[in-house]
Amino acid sequence: MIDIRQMRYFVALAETLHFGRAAERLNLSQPPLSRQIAALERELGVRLVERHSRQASLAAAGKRFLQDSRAVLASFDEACRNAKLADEGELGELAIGFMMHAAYGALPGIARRYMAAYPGVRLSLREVIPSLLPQLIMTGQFDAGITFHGGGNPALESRSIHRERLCLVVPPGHRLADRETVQAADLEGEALIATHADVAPILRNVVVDFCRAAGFEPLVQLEAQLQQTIVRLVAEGLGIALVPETMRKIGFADVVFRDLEDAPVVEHVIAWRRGNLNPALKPFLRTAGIFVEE
Amino acid sequence: MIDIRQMRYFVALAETLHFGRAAERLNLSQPPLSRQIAALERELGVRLVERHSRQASLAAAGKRFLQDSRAVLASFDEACRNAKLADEGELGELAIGFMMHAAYGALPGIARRYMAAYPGVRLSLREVIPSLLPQLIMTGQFDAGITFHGGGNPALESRSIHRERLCLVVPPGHRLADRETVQAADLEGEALIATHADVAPILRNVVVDFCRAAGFEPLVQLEAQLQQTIVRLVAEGLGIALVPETMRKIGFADVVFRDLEDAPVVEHVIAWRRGNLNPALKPFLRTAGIFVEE
DNA sequence: CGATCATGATGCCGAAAAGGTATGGATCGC
DNA sequence: GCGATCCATACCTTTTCGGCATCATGATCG
Repeated sequence: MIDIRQMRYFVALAETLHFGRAAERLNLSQPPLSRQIAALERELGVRLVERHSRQASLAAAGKRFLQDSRAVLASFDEACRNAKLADEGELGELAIGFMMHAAYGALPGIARRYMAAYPGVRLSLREVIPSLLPQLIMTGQFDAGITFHGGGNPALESRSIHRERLCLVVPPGHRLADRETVQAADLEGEALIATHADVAPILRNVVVDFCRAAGFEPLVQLEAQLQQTIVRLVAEGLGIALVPETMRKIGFADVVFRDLEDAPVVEHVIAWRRGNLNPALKPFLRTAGIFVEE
Repeated sequence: MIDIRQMRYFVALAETLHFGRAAERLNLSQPPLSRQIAALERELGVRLVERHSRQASLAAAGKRFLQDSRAVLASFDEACRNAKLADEGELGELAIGFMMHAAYGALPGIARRYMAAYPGVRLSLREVIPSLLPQLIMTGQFDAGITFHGGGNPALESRSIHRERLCLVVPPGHRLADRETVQAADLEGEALIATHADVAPILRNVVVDFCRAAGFEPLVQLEAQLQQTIVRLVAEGLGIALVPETMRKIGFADVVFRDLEDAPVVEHVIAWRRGNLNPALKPFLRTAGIFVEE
């Protein structure tokens, strides 16, 4: 069977047109080279080299084979290098899922730095609903995800990368709209608009717990998936809400944001499946400031 | 050293994810396959396959290496096939030189048929002055050429592919313009415009010999390289000329073409260097209806 | 024109590598 | 816990490869 070594021998020969010198370049003595070239020609069924007494020359088939061989050898060597690079996380694909809030938090910086440091990795970023993330990471659709503090799945490892306070959002003219700061107790009796528990349970629970700690059960009559929707509904006068401070940056009209005393805090975490074998994951975590040793 | 065989083994393994079945597909027993894969991984310095008790799976580096290996193997096999094809004249390059007259003769048909039959050969066609062709064929710049009957070079082989009569071209109103046919003797005393002997000696000689056979020496006062130029000068009234009949097809204004009795004939030949090793040459000659056995 | 040199091919031997058979060790399912 | 499955390892045989010595051939030079 023809062999990559014979190709290398042939290229050396074609470039020197001299069996002795080619053999020398290959750290080989001349007879094995002669034999390998002869074997190559026999196996191809084609004469590649014309032997003259003074020097060799390439037949037409040899010229063609030289071209092709150079290309094959280059891609062969590159394949070997690429395997190493892929193993080191320098080459490959990395799928990251993130909840919308992350786009206002740590995600952009991490993604920018990672892409600059690992240009060989095709980074795929996809926004998903927070509650879906753990499952998608477990099934391998994402190598990692940015969501609110992990879903308690033991196979998922997670590290905090960002902390965010909640703030109050009310329509203009609301009785709390002019207060410098608001306490939990001030919310009693107000109609709250909150995230649906199926979408972002953490966020929902933080709000509920905040109220309970002040001694009352919150009145949630209206639920929405997206924080933007919640703010919009507040603007329409359908209630008030506690939302992450990132909402403040977006610049909504017809609402007023107010700080909360001892405001509840939600954490953004990067979560990944323990035992994920994608070599590109660890460098990504490092870029996010997370150093796992194991 | 890593080897194309190990790549084939790896691809088989990656496609079955089972050492036993992969070995079977390779007509091999399982232990050598295990060893070769292990050797491959050791030489690459990378783990490609994760061995689990029930089945194997590919590591990230393995996935990448599988992709790359498929591409390498395909180009490797193609290189081997191409060598054979190049040797058979199905693949390569063929440089043909031709004089302008050939473009009105056999060349278009031959080129068309050849390109259709040998799409893998890059056919390069270049017009050159007839007198230069033999030299350019000898030095290898052309594999073959179409010119007037060969320059007498013993290393050049040539075969006729086309015969062409000369005809008379005169300005309208010339004393010979109305004659049904013209004889050589009628040309005596006329100012002839002829090809320069350095450009197309054969053509020039045919004209001169035609006159000498009729017993007079032609009066050549004006010489031009191209037949088109000659016809144009005839139209301008500067003389008359004998030109190949192809000129008739072009449709010049202000000239009249007349048949000659016992018209001189020039031959178009394909010429090539005996011993030209381009495998694409013989099929080209066959396409031109020339069968060399040697 | 013959001796010499250069170059590639061939014969032979030892070393390295590859494949085959038998077997071991780990894991999974019953 | 036992058999079955699957890959790794050990050991042997066969094949292949490379090195050395030598040969054949054609070019070069005195």
